[in-house]
Amino acid sequence: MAGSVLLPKPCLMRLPHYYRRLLQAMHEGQSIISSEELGEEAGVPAAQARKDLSYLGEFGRPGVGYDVYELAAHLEKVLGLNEPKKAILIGVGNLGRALASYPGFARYRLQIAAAFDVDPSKIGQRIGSIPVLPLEELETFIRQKDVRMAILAVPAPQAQSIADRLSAAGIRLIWNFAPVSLRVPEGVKVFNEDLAARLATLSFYLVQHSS
Amino acid sequence: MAGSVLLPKPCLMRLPHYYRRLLQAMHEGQSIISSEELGEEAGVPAAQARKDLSYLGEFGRPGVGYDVYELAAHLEKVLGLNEPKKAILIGVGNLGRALASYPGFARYRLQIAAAFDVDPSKIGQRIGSIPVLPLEELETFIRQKDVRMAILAVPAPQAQSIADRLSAAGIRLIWNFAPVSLRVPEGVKVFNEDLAARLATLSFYLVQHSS
DNA sequence: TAGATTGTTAATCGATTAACAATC
DNA sequence: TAGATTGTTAATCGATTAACAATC
Repeated sequence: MAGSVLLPKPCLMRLPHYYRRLLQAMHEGQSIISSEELGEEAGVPAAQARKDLSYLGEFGRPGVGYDVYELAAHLEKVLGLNEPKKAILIGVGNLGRALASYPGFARYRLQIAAAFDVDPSKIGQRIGSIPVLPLEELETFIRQKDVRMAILAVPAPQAQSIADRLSAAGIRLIWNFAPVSLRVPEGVKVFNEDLAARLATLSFYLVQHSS
Repeated sequence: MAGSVLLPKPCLMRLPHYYRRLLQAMHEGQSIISSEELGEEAGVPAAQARKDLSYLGEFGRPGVGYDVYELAAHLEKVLGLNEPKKAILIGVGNLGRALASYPGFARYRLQIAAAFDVDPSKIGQRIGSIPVLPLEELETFIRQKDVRMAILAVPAPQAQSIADRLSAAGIRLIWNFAPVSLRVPEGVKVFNEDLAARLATLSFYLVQHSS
């Protein structure tokens, strides 16, 4: 294992926000930052920010604050933001296309090596520099390029069968945008970005607060 | 207030998954379902599913299970899935376009009344049936159509100033896809769909489990 | 030194889970 | 009746927050 830092999940979710605040501080030429300022960005009290950062080691100086560059560098290391991360994209619909060209991804060194689709009219196209390959080549590609991560943006009915193929071919992490719960074997991690489910919870708040 | 059901947030997040399982049950002609089956879909134990549902009232029959149709109907009501939900979309880039044509939204009765952009070449276009209007007309449109919800899919640097305008014009709920923390006045709720931040946490797991 | 801010402990809060009487 | 499954209580677990000695 690389760096066996074990973090509470809510803490991990906040680290990118602290990091973003650090980038802003750098941009503004600020070299020291307080837990108060970091917490504000993540929407938590200063004590929470300090506790979160304390999981990573001791970086702050009492009475002073945190060194912006030092902390940013450490967060980059812990989150692996500087490591190139190879991934493939499955499903070149509207959402798949949008993800393939999402500018935020390259900044964190996500490299989408190829996209896959069943539609013959899409095969051979390029989205930016990403080639669209036929779904039949999925397994070969994964094995040859040793890809560990897949972004799944196919329609719900196809998602499970593709997830099966991905798992069997050696994918360890599936970022799933299809509105379904996937079953995957031990050792494969699924992260769901379920926009339909999210909409349903938004709906609750909308209806709740209306008249 | 409409239906003042107060729910723990994690519970609310699971309700759409229970609902989805109920739809599947209907599709398969199953008329009774157990907390075990519902929990499985959401990835939680049966006891959790029962506890979640108990916040909504008593729907199950001991020794039998839950009536699929009755429970589905109640979840629809609580989540407001049958209420039409008017929204506007701001930002007609790749992601905005994908959201405008996302098929899962219409199913939960989200109606995107209009999209807005600054780019003159986009104005006057239609995405499906959704017209693209100039950003100048934002406030007028919101007030005239009494829109409460906005989907924000503009580049990060523009997000805060648009959020200010949305809040001032009467928007109560912002579904924010820009990778920034928005500051909004009391009474406006923001839900973040921060793909860049999410990628950073995925990155953590990838690096963690590699070699 | 006086003022500021950290790292950490202990108290609080809230969600999850196990267990079981009540019910079909 | 015997077997199944609910609704709910109580125990457990984990995260958040307050408070403060230690440090600059």
